Amino acid sequence: MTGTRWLDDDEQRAWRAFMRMQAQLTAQLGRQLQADSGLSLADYEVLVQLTDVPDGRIRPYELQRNLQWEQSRLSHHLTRMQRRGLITREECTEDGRGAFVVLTDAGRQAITAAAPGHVAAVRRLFFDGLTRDQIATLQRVSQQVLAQLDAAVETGG
Amino acid sequence: MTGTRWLDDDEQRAWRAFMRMQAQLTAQLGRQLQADSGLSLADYEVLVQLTDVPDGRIRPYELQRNLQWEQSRLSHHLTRMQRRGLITREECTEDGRGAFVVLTDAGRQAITAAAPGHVAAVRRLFFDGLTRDQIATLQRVSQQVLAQLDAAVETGG
DNA sequence: GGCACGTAGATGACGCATCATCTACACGAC
DNA sequence: GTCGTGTAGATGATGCGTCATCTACGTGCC
Repeated sequence: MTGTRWLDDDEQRAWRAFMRMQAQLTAQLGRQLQADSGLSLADYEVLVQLTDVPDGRIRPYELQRNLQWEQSRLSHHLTRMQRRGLITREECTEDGRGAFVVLTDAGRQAITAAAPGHVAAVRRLFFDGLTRDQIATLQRVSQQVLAQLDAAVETGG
Repeated sequence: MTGTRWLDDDEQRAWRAFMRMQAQLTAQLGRQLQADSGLSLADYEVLVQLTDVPDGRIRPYELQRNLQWEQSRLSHHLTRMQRRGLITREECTEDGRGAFVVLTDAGRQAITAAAPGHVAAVRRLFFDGLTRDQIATLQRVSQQVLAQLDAAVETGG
């Protein structure tokens, strides 16, 4: 490593703006959701997965794959959501190691109540000022970066 | 509120890709930084601010303005960084309420050692697959969203 | 059967982020 | 002076995220 190629001015500006935007956006979306419905963004994502699936039942490992969360994060989070009555756990008879996460009525009510305000906030804070082209570019950029992130994981870093 | 305007397919795809990318990117950058140099991304940002300023001294409220962190987050974080010897605090004689945050030698060494690997990771995971145009668009989009976030804060939400 | 290895999931410890609250000082009006 | 209001900063409680580790079951091989 004989010389680091630092970020040039454009890159620096883009990077700082991006990182700041990303941090503030999730912070504000999280605050809105918490204040209006008592859910965190993480709760919301879990509940979305559960409403996307028949019977509101899913195996934790599938949830993990869909959310791409660390396994222990998911486990801890489910414990907290269970304590608050948003989900329950049931044992899985086909696989003795496994379990099911089940959406409760309270969980379904919570996300039903939360969704309109959350989507409105996503529009107001994010989509409203952007053009179709910008949104398309953003989507391609995100996919590209995701591919790079996957590649880095696979090559061990 | 008689009907929510949900996200259409394009918006949904863009939003999910963006949120996932953002989460995975900061997770992987954080892991790299932590593993290679024992710093968190938050530590790194604080240290960057301190190296950007003469004498490595800055008032916490300036740091807060630059980083746009919650005040109490900053205060807690500085306490932890102080415990690890990366910074010290000094009292401010001009303003009896105030304080100074001062970069220690250990802090300077830590960021000097961490920076090349971090920048390399930012390139590898983020910039390398993107065109100049995409980077420019990303920067404009970020500024636009930041403006919307500021506007939302000012109108009380 | 017994063993090795892989996978599903839980847990404890610890650092991080947020909220509510508190102290202390500055500054201006009176 | 002192009283109100604003600003700088710290703190305790609590929920969140990560790492290391653990249990328990499945699967294939001998």
